[in-house]
Amino acid sequence: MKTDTLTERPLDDRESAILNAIVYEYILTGKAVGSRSFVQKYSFSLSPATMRNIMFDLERMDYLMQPHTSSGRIPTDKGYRYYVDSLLDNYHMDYDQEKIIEEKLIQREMQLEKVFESVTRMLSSVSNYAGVMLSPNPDFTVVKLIELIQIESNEVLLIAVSRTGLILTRRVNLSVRVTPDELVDYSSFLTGELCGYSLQEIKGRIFENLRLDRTSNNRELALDIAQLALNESGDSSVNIDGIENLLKIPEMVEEQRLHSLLNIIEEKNLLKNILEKQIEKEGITILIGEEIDNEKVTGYSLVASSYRIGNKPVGAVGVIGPTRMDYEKVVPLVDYTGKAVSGLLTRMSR
Amino acid sequence: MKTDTLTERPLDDRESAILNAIVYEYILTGKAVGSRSFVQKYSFSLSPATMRNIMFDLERMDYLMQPHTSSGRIPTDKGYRYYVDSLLDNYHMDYDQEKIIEEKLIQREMQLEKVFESVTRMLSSVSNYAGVMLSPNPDFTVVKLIELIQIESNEVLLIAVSRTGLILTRRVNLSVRVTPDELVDYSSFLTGELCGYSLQEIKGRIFENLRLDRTSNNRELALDIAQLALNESGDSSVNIDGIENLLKIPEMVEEQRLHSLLNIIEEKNLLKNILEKQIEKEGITILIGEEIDNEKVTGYSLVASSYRIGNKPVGAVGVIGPTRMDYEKVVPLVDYTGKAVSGLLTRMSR
DNA sequence: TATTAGCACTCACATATAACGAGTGCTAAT
DNA sequence: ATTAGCACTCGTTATATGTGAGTGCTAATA
Repeated sequence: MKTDTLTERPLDDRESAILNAIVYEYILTGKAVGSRSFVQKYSFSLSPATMRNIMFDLERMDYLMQPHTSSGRIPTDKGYRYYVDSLLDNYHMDYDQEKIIEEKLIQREMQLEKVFESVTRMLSSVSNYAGVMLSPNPDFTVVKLIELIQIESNEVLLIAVSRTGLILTRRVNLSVRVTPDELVDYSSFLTGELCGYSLQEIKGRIFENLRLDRTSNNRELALDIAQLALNESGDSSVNIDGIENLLKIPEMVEEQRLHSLLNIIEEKNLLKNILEKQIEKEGITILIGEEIDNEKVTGYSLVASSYRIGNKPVGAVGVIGPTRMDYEKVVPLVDYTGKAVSGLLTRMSR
Repeated sequence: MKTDTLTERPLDDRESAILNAIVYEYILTGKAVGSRSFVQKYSFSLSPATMRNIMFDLERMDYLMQPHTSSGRIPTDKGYRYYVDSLLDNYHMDYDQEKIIEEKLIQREMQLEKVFESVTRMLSSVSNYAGVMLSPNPDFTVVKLIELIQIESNEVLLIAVSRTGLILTRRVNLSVRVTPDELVDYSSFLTGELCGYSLQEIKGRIFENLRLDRTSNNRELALDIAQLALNESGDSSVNIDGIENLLKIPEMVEEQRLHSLLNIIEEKNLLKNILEKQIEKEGITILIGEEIDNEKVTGYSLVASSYRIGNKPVGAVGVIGPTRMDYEKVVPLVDYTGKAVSGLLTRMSR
């Protein structure tokens, strides 16, 4: 017997290979992996007994666990993590898949609102799990035009059109009266000053520059209105598609996981928060099981990628599935999708 | 033994009372109702044997069924239907419940968008099933103001503000150029002509009257734009809340029903179509099991009521639960909610 | 004629038992 | 360090067995 205890140590080559093979096997079959059959199937030149010793070590180091005494091993979150990290640079996108994605995305390029739907639908149908997409945070959209309209004696509607064609409307209550002429003036003033900036930048700029600027003479009210309207941070929305895929996975139809699933669907904010954290990160993020740091979600993994408009990361796409997910297939899918969406939206915002 | 066959005949008083009691008991307990215990519990002065004969008759007439030979009876859809119709005028809303509804609704009266959320949330929390609400069909909203804005050399944005404060925006592509001055003129022209009419009326009126009217001289383009923008019928949306309640019901956690549930959640159009049919109907509608005429939904009932703005029915609220639903409680809840929402929206649209 | 008692029968459900098989941990030999 | 061997574990499957609440049917009863 090995003398190592629970102390952390790097795995040696053989352990590493075996761990990865076990995770692979488990993802493939969904059954706990036992020493005897495993050694045979993968033609290790090892006896089952040795395999057991190694498995025992891996269990002690928390890469594997046993559902019950005397059953085979299944990966822990940490085991999946190790597997996923090992594969990291070896993911391969096959050409067929790439073509399918391209086809499903291109067709309705023109309508921004439809893009979200078709992306999630594509992700779910290709992955056979659930596809998710976080729409661009309006904070990052670049303003092209601002217009004020009086809709009530004491209420003004601010309309902001973004380069991507997104339209934001916000109602603002006023305490003073304004004339239509003034509103027309304000509108062109605001458009002139704010055009080309993102909402995020505007929120800063309005305060810091314009208030001081003498050219904005007598337009304090315009600034007040814009500030009131734009300050409440716009909300990006989350799309999900393909939940029925998750129900098809037998291990998912089970008390706790079912509730997790419902929580994901009903409380969109939950998913939104998780995805928003991904926006900032470069490249692909994989969250496995408990790594999705939310007590309402158990037993799921998320593979996500941010996407950009120009150089600015503004949203995220991803796939949600069981921890026992086919990462090897899903990771390149999400990666490629992120890039495709970036391209799509960047083109649209010209 | 009775000599009646499957021929339809009205139930006599005793049969009627017994059928209703059986349904009541089944809704209460969820267990198949057997003759012996049932006779005891409800103190019928009947022997179990007689009860069995009656049950047999009721089964032949398709009001009851047996899950398996030699088990008690459970209601068929037709049985529930009979029960629900029998109760029809005896529903009673208790005062406490009324107060709870009032409280949960009043608080955020001011923001239209939030109303939908809080209504569905209230419905689900009071009923312990899922609450649904179909937002008012934009076709029925009354226009207060129309404004055109140029957002691209060949693209105009039409903004319609409704009395309820709903804001509709539509992009329209143009083949000809318009000047800003013309747009201003068009805007006030359209507002003047269309203000006070519903979109539905406008769709007719634009064609029939204005085109002929000489006063609309030179404003054909304005009409073209409005027509293009408003013609594509706006889509009302569906809100659901409280699906987790349905998962708490043990009989719901089962292959087929789970899939039905997922279909309801993911394919919002499905629910939308069902609810849209309710708008026209006066008062409460109850759809039981197969009466929800959609092959993707099995084992659910819907209790729905339309609501109005002024005198015009524009949307619907409802509760979705198992066929074995506590109709006695849910029906008055939905009924009252429909009226409360009508009042709320009517007040808002003044 | 409608009701009831009686009885044989059904069937879901619970419980016990046994055999099976894939797996384990541990020990001792290699 | 590896392996063979062995006793043991435990989920799974199959079988039998009893129980209880239920039924349908028949014949007697009011």
